Amino acid sequence: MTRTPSTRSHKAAATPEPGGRQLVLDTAARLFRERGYAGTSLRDIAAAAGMKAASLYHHFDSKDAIVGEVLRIGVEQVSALVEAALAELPPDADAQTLLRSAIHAHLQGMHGLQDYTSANVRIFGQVPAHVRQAQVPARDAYERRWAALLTRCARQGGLDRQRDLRLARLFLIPAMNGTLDWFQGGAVSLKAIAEELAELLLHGLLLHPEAGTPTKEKQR
Amino acid sequence: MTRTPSTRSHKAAATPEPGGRQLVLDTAARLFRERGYAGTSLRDIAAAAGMKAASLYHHFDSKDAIVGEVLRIGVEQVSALVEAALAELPPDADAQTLLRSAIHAHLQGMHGLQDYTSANVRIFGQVPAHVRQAQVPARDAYERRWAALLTRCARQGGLDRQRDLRLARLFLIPAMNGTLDWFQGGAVSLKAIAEELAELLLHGLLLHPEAGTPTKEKQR
DNA sequence: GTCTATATGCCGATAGAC
DNA sequence: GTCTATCGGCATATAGAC
Repeated sequence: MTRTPSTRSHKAAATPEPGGRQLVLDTAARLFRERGYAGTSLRDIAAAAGMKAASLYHHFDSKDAIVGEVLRIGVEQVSALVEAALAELPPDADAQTLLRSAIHAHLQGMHGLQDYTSANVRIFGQVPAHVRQAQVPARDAYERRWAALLTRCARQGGLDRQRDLRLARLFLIPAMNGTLDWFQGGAVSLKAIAEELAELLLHGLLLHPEAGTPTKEKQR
Repeated sequence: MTRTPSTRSHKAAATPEPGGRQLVLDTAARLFRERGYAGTSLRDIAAAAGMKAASLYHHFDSKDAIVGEVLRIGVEQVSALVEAALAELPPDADAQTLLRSAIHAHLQGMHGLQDYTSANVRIFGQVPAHVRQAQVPARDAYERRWAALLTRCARQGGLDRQRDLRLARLFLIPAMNGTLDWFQGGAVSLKAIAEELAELLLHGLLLHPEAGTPTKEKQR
């Protein structure tokens, strides 16, 4: 990672204080997430960042350039979170552990402190076609990451070979992203939601006759 | 249902030919679905309907009134489709049949000839807050219909009582709606997708040891 | 029921001073 | 790097003729 030298900051922190370009991006991500793409004007972003609309053009060429960067960072962040979560697991982790960890990481990316990933999920369908098209490669790469994860689960053994892993992925990702529309940090935690989704994805709603009274009961 | 008398049509059909208000709604639903809420101007709707923007105000009070009606009809139509599909089933239909039929009906509502349901799914998150809020009761009623269906599946027996039916529903509906973003009528049919989703929801990805070589093998 | 003409306002973007 | 001022365009909505 290259670090942009700050002219008058004596602390070369790993997390540079948000000023200038970074402040614009953070503000834009938050407003896009809250109000959508068309509902967020450059005047809104500038006002929330403590400047005037014309000043934004010193940092970016256009509104599309801003939203494109926000979208790109959104995928980058959630992808890094999922990668880091999987890296902490042992190489022989079972399917249940793999899915629960990856799903939890994805949910954390959307409901965490930063707004880039949630903004991406929310406004991707609203941006102009050419902006959306520019983001397709990054999104495809992230989807391929999940496809690889499901394939790894299948290699790990135990998966029903009649199931269509592609369809499973196409169902899973919107199911995760949909939490943005209903999860408000209520009674159930994000971790519990991730666990339930992983459980549902692997075992389904039906009761398994052979697992009537397993040796280690799941505590909840 | 009240039938609006058409002035110069000799056929009082159950499906009145789209003219005037109905034509405006059909056109608006199609454009909203294709271009989103903010991406569809009243000029666009009027031009596609063969009139001028000012003429729209003879049929509706505002753009919000148009989009509100489109959203309402969208829920009404998909709800009627699901209800009709369930009404065709025997009272003792098993969970697999219930879910497959309901999911198929919901998918047909989104990918069928009419654009209201797909427009609803697409633009619901884009409309002004007060328009969205007015649609919440209709959406809630539809969600309750699915909650009742899952409860019926549980009463039918065989469902794991450890599973959270509310979470299952909150995962299922976005998984269905997400097909709008990837299904293009390719190799797999909508019916096959519905079947696979029902199968996944009930059985999960894991292989069931007790069902290794069942009496009737699923043909595919 | 549809039209022309227009009111009114916000949008993204630019010019140029400091 | 931020500002004031403004341009040109498109948005919703209205007035009033036909």
